[in-house]
Amino acid sequence: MKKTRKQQAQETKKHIYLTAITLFQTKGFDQVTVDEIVQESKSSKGAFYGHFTSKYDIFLEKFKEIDHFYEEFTTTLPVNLSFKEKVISLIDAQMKYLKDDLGMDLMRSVYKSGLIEDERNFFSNSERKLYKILHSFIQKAIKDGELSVQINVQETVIYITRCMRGSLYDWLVFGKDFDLLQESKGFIAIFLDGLLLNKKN
Amino acid sequence: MKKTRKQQAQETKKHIYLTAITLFQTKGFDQVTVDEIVQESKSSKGAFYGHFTSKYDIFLEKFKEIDHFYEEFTTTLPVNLSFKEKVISLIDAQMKYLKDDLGMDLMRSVYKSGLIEDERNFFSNSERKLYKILHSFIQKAIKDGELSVQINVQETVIYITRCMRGSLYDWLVFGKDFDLLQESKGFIAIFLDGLLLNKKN
DNA sequence: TAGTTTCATAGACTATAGTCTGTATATTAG
DNA sequence: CTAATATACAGACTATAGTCTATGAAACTA
Repeated sequence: MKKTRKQQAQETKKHIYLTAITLFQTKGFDQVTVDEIVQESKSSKGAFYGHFTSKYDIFLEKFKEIDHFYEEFTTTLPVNLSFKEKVISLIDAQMKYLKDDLGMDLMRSVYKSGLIEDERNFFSNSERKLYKILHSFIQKAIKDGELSVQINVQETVIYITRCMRGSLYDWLVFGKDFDLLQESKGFIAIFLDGLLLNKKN
Repeated sequence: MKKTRKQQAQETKKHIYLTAITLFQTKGFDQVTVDEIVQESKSSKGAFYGHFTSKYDIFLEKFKEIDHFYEEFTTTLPVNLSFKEKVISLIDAQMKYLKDDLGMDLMRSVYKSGLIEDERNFFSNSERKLYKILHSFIQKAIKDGELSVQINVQETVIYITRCMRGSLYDWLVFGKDFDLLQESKGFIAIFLDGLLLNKKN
């Protein structure tokens, strides 16, 4: 069966993608050059930039796999947990995943790309699923009386994810001695205490 | 009076520095090239990299001016405030300063540079003064019984600064519609509620 | 003072992300 | 079927941060 041009293009894209991801995982994002990816995949700059808008772009694609993680997380989460327990186990699982499966180097690139102006960064796209999960946690907590009805759900989602981003940023800045799991759990625990306090007001 | 070599070098450094800062403020950090700085200041790459280790470096220098801000802040802060009030007014003043005096563009560069591996970034140096201020706030709060004696001071300092970094990072990512002052105050307020809660345990 | 060393600077060079242009082939139109 | 068009790709080219080497003058030494 003859391949159409589109099929061929898709194959090229996938081939470049897989080559790049492999190289990233072997040598670390910053150690891999576009020339190297192009050479290794026996393609060209033209092909590379035809399919991806930047070197960041290629693993933001990869990064979207995090949605699988969230998917799995929601299906395996026990039902009878309190709001605080749920958020903490989300953070626990997420940080483990980011640290062990994606790694510091890739995460550093994600956080760098977030700072590049007018880059369509993943924080404004791919975190949607995370936002949805937290949204549902919060709404359930309000219904169950764990959180005040006066709480602003959207804002609270941002705050909680900010705790995550803050801990992750610190991990990337302070390096290996920084215990990401410990730090993020300790931090969010205090924040949640503050949040839950509001139900009494 | 004849200039010594060292004096001459210092003048060159200062001249490059001032030229660069002016350019940064006019065009924004990322829009200024090293070549341009060198050309404008009528010096050379050699001179530039002799005095500064990188383009980031040159304004991390500038960034150290933030110490003046902290200095001034501590001298003008009213004495009879509660712990929470003190931290919130610190954050309020600091965010105003960062937003209005340093600007988003420069801050973005600071946060980027924090993510560059083995770069001697300002978070591990220049924030010392901020850490000290918070340290003293916390210790006073413990002495006054506002905070539990069991609290880990060092850790709490990191947590509070993490709230700042988190809010700032979000500001840089989400852009102009993000109200830095509002957001950081709302966020820290909840965190501090959680922190203060601990005194009862 | 004459020779030697150090150091600030100049600017050519390198590394690398990203752009631009040309081309060959697939696809479409008549 | 032939001509026109679109597009996937190749690779030369550009922009820019940072390195390396050479040089001349200042500072030191004897």
